[in-house]
Amino acid sequence: MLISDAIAKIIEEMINEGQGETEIKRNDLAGQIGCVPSQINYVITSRFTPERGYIIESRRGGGGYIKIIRKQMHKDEYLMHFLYAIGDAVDEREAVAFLGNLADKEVITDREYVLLCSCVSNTALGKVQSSEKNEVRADVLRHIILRLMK
Amino acid sequence: MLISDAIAKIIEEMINEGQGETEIKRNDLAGQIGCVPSQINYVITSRFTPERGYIIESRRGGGGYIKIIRKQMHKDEYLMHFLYAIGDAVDEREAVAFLGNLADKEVITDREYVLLCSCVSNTALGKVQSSEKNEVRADVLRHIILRLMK
DNA sequence: ACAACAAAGGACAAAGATAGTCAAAGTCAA
DNA sequence: TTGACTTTGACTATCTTTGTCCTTTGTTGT
Repeated sequence: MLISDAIAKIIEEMINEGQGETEIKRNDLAGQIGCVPSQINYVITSRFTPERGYIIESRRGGGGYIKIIRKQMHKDEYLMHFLYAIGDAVDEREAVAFLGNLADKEVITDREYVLLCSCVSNTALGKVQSSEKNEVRADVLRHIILRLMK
Repeated sequence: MLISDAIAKIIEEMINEGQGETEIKRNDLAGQIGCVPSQINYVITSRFTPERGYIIESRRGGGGYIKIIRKQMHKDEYLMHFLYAIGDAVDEREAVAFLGNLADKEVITDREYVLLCSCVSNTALGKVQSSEKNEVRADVLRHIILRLMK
């Protein structure tokens, strides 16, 4: 079996034991498993992605950690629908439409709607290279939806 | 637990007991806790920052002290304060601290806090060129604040 | 008053402890 | 063979801990 799959399995078990979230020490885990520390990053970025419903938090330095949180995917069909509907790239008009839909269905409040619209507006993302702007917007929307699924 | 976190917790309790402010003797506190005095400075500069709404005053010499005051401002003052405080670039930690402060002061709800945090997270902005990531984040924060001021 | 000394706190740098990034090299299946 | 995925490791970034030296302020003896 691939080392990466073994690591993923270990992390999954830890998440299960921890009721949907776990905190690891990268170097310790790598030591136990017998791999280089950066392989932990590889496993996380290739398997515990936002697209698959995971949120990652981390800190460096003394007392550093990596926290992996799994969102319950079964919870809200409507959000799942959106999650899958978001493609690689979303322009401002589509993003506003997405968010407007969420507001119409009362998944978000009107206030949240205007705040989030301003987060994904062309002016807010003005400094992002134009070729990447729509991809960044798609990523941001995915993060929003994952958070709403919590 | 990290020593720095323990120190921060102690100081927070002292601030709560003191109705929003407290005065510490650096050497005494360090002695009680069992750390070097300069670690108190480290905790203050890393956790009780202006971005998080604290003001620090101090005096050296005999009878010296460090005073930590938790600012309480009204909504508009806060927003203006933040608008000016946001520089050209803001890293993820600073952004979370900013938003956390808005949540603490009930300028935004807890739910808005987590949603907005996810909008400015490093992973959500993952595709932004890293040299520009913090500038984009600053722009997004400014947009959020301008929205809140309307 | 003044000089010397004592009693704080401040600044900063070095070392330690973690995690992140990125690119080169390896593997394997289509 | 090629292209996607995996494995490694060197280098980088960030956060914490500790210590040394510096500056400011208070006190005391003359």
